[in-house]
Amino acid sequence: MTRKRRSSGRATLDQVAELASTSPITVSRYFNRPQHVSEATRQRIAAAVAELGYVPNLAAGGLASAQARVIGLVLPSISAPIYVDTIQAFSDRVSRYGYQLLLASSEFSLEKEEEVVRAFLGWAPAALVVTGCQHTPGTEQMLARASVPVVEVWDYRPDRPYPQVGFAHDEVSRLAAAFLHERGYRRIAYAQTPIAGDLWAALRYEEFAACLLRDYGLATRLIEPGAVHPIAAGRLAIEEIMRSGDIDALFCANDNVASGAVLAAQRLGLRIPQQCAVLGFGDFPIAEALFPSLSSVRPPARDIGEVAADRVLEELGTLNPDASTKALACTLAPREST
Amino acid sequence: MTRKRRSSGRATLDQVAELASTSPITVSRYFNRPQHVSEATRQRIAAAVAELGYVPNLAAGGLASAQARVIGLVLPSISAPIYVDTIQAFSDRVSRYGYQLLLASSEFSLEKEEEVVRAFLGWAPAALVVTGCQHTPGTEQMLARASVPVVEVWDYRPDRPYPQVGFAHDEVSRLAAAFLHERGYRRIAYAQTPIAGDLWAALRYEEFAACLLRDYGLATRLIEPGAVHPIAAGRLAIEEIMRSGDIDALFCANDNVASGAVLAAQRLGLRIPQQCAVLGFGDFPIAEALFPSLSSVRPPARDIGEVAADRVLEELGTLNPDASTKALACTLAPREST
DNA sequence: TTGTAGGCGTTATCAA
DNA sequence: TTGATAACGCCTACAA
Repeated sequence: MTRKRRSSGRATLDQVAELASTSPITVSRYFNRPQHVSEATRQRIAAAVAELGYVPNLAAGGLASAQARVIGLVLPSISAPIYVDTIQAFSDRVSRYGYQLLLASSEFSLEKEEEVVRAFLGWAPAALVVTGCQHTPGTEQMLARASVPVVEVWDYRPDRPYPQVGFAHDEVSRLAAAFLHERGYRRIAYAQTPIAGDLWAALRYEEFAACLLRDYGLATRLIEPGAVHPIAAGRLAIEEIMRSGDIDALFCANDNVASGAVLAAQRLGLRIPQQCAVLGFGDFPIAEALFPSLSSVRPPARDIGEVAADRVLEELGTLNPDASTKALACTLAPREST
Repeated sequence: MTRKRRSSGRATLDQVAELASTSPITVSRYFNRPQHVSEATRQRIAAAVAELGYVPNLAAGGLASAQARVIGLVLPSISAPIYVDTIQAFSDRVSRYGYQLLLASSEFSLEKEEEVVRAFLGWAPAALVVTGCQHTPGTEQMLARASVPVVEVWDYRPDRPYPQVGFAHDEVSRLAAAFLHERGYRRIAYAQTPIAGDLWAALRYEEFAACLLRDYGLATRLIEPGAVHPIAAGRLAIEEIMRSGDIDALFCANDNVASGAVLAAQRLGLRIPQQCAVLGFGDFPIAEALFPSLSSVRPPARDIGEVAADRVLEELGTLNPDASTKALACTLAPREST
């Protein structure tokens, strides 16, 4: 068999067609609209496909149809527990409609996000889902010119050109502030995450402090443990609280920080919540298991994945528009630590 | 401007070439071998690219060159802490050589793995990295016929046709058994993970029990908490141990299970390690923070990612062969829980 | 239900 | 250093 110089060595539609004694286009139909192929032909094709181990070349297919059935999803981190449900829900939903998921992490960096968006656009995806409303000018330009549907997730702001599926992060802070105040805590601190690119955590702090001052007349102490692991940051926060002795509640940037705080408190003999309450953000699986169990603000992670998938499918014409664009809601899961 | 019906609406090489008053092939060179393009031409092209917001279509490029610069990586889970370092290291390394990472999770299911491998092969990747040596016959056939380099990670067995980058899971069990025995524990249990597809955990149990019996004359109690979250499984294991009262050390399928055990012990008043030692597998970030801190067997997660990337790049001719194919080593991180 | 012709956006090849 | 030409593998449009 003489193989052409540039070929990849894989079976092609033509080879399948030849083996099945039919034409390439019929084999193409066999994959895309099997109903339009007669039963007898179908069986011959199926046999040929199996014999050759044929796998359709999606790049060629996408190129020819100017419509690759892939959707890019860019999140700040693919391993952080907080995004796992979103990925799962989104993936489940779009794959049901025949779309594949291209997944990438921006590592909490807007520059890295730009890289990743460029890489994704190179694959001519059917749609692109990015995280949040803050991007580099380069990213903004690419998104604007991409001529594919774009959806922004995990945030909700009024002034954006793209559909948004998320919640208002300042609402989280008001929820947390009201909750802690209502429980009687008055000397409150916020433990920042050491992840420099977590802009939302910074935003949550600002609104948390503003809200406590505006609505309850309370000052907020900011604890910034510097660049260490989030769990270690929680420990450092507890150490600082024990040193100063004037804090009775700690709101943490996320549940990793909060877990570190709870565990360190235990190790160092600070009683939670009697001496200091701890409230987290994210409601990670560990929250419930901790001792004492961790109270946390739970973001609608799974809903974000599902609704974002629906929005995308609507934009692609696969689903009928629902048009109920509104912010999703966070809830508070009170447990032993407050 | 009359746009052809089938075009995707994005800027193309031709448009860039026209705007830069040159030919498409020169623009192609500008991206792939800039040295072969004169400075003046380069500047004109750069301006045109910027003006049009041109992003190269990688699918078309891959099709034309029969070599997409993508590498597929399939892991059992992309969110499990245990694989995070591998992903990171692998991604860093291959992206340095201009390869993109296509990431997917098999969800600990061989069937799902087959799906994912098929999807990846559809993109004509330059190489494929899969997890472990166990695959469905369908997957095996695809891999064999893919005519792209295949590397298997996170396991190490002698009889496979592909390069392997990992460690022997039975070695983990011998390490754990020797460690616990040496510390004087004699009534030992193994807490299974509730993840049905985690075949390695089952393998580790078998060799653990075999080794304890063969080398130390000890029976092993298997605790199987059924289908719940791993952390809850750890709690159930502790409850069973407290009920029976005849176990002095617990080896867990992974650190999630072990964390659940440590936290539950604390809540229920079982002193660790005095009344029962706990040993985990994976050395997740939480291990060090727990109270008492968790002893764990640490797999070479980061090394696996790096070495796998090197193997792949060698197979692709990008890196000179090193040929030092041998198993990587796990180490034991002893902490307070044993 | 099946087939023909042509094109999707890029790169390899060869020539200038 | 630059360019013309012909693939790459598949799908749309149209015809039979």
